[in-house]
Amino acid sequence: MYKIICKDGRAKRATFETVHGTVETPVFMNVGTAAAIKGAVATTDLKEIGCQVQLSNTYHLHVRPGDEIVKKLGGLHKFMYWDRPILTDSGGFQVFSLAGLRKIKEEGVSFHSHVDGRKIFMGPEESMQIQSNLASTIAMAFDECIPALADRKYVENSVARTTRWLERCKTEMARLNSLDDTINKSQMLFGINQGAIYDDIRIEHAKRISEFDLDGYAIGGLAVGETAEEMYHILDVTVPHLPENKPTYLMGVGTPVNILEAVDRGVDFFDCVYPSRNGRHAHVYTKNGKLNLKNAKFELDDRPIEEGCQCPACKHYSRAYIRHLLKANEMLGMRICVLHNLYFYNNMMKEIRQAIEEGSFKDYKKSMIDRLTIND
RNA sequence: GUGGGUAUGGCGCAGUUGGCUAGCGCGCCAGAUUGUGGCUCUGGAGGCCGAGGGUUCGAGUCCCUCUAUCCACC
Repeated sequence: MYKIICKDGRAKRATFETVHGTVETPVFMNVGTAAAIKGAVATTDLKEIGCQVQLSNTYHLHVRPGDEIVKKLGGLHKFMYWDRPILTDSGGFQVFSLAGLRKIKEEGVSFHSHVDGRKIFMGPEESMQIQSNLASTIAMAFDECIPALADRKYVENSVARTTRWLERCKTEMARLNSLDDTINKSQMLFGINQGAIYDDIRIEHAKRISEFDLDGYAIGGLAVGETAEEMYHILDVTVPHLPENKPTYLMGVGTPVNILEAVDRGVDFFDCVYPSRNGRHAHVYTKNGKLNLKNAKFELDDRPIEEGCQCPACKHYSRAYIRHLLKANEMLGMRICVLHNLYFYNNMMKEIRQAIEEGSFKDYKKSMIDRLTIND
């Protein structure tokens, strides 16, 4: 159940109830593709970080260890020791990112495993079955993520197929939720809007999928090659055509600035690999811009990553020490950076929620963007 | 002491019958990365080729001397 507490412009402060607890939105979901946040971050760390929802991936868990195995072990929550909400991505993005080894047909997509090369077929039913086995809180519909520069004809056909796939997803999900041996019989389903950067296709598709009465609606296929301005424009025209009484999720986005802009356009849910991937690559976020801790200028820098930051890294470690760990390829270096970045993202979301409640979101957004882009 | 080998950017090496504007890997210095293959990619800095002399139009490549270092034998 999604409940709006208050609005500030188009920015929404809401709660989303699930069988695994209530989510306070706007929220950033931490990406743990293979049932783990890369960078040696444990689920026990995530509570300290302020993480509400963890994201995992259907495709990756299907190829390894196998969703049947996760099911036999009691589902993802028990498997990775996490009792809060989990959202599983459907595998649709892998169809896009593993392009070259794929074949898309009406029934679904066949492509090759990146682990052992074997051929895998995944369609709406397979994706729902896998996600049901994983027993996540929220399952994502199986869609095709279209490159931003795809031509109009291709986009029209693809989006029409994604709609047909959504219908099959909904039917299959209802069937699975009614089975006796299903672990999470209350599994929710989010649909995904597509349409590349064609306003009319986006709007038509948004209206069309809104008729399905799903638990939430995502906007996919953004941040895949178009400019930030184009992305904001698509949000401007699309979000108003999605149900206001359901959460809106912008998939795979983005930078702190992207998130501030999207919240301002009514988006509730986000996920992105940036905090973890950038952390592994020594890029850390601060309110005064991003730092690359591998840079030589930090060799003797005794300060924490960010003064006053309450994350587990900043309480104890200096930039110089972290730089040393990163240069020496010590796992701890990555771990510290990832922890800091996840804290930064989750903390920013917390401040965003406060600002909306206080009716000061516009001011907060402006001051944040001014500072965040100092180094850009 | 004798015989043999080796000396090329921070480290490890390529450099063919002399034609180089001297390359490569790692490292170093930076930059990319948006529903994650701890990956990958893109730039950049850095060498009078151990020292001295000779042959030649031309030497990192050939010759001589020296120095350093390694191996074997005394």
